[in-house]
Amino acid sequence: MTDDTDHAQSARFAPTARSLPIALLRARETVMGPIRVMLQQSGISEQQWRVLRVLDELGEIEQSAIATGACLQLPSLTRMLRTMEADGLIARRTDEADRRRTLVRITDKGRALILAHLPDSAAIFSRLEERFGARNLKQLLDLLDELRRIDL
Amino acid sequence: MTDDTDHAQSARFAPTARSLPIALLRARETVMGPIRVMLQQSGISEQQWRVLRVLDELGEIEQSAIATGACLQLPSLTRMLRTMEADGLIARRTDEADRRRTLVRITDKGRALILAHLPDSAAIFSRLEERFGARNLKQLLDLLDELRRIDL
DNA sequence: CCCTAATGGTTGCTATGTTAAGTATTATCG
DNA sequence: CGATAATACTTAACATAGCAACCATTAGGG
Repeated sequence: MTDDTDHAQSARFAPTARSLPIALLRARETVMGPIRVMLQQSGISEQQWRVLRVLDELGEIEQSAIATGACLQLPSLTRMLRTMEADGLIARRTDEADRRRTLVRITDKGRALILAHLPDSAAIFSRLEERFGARNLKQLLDLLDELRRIDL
Repeated sequence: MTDDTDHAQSARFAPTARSLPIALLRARETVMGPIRVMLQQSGISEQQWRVLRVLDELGEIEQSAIATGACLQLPSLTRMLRTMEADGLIARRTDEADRRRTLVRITDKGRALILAHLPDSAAIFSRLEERFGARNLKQLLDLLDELRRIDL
């Protein structure tokens, strides 16, 4: 007998709760719950929200930089920016110094959308801080940031 | 002037590196890199991989339980299981006690597939442990597990 | 300079994400 | 017992994910 459970688990993968990719995903599901509720109010997707946040943070940048910052693939971004531009949330222009590049920036309308969610966002954050603990939260963010920089 | 940068960031969102959802996503991208390479060898998707891992861990379970464990939506799962069943990786049967439920289990072929990746998987894990630190890794997993249980 | 390679995006295709509506089965309550 | 609600999926429709192929532009080496 190689196993003491009733379903014959294969020899020796770590339990999924100790699998980093799965653990990251599950934790994220918890955190995203209230944020999804918030975003539904304005009919914007989670991905579009990330794009706006990154643009707000970094200013006018090229698409590759958005892709990196918002964890999106360039093909997805190409399609999303098309609709976001049509919705007036962002603006695009060709970089004249290097005509391969497209520079993207957030518009006032896009900025207004973000700002409209600031109170809700702050409320979610403080509830998280309260229930998870400020110390835990800081520690987690530090670890995640360190992990992100690792070269595998 | 409300800001000291050159691109007029909106008043007061935390930098995206300190946004938990984004930080979780970025960290996950780092970790998934080598795993994606591994999975490409067998032509299986990341999601199918999670399903197999969960089934291997939990035995024969209903689809809702897979959805929860693998962080998938039921509609996605419905479609995925159809192809996975056709590929012989999983098997389904109706629960006779409650005919609404479908019970799913991993097949020998499915089990063989994940076992085939055990060495690679272990190598990735140990490289991660080496570069990120065993202590950091444990601490991170503990924090993530605690976060997952929080009710927001 | 010119040819070739590299870079930045786009397009096409298939799979999955996400919401809403639909179906079959079971549970609940009057 | 019967109407209704709840549960466990399934289907449909559209957006995004992920890979590969392609295009335009720029960089580099002979």
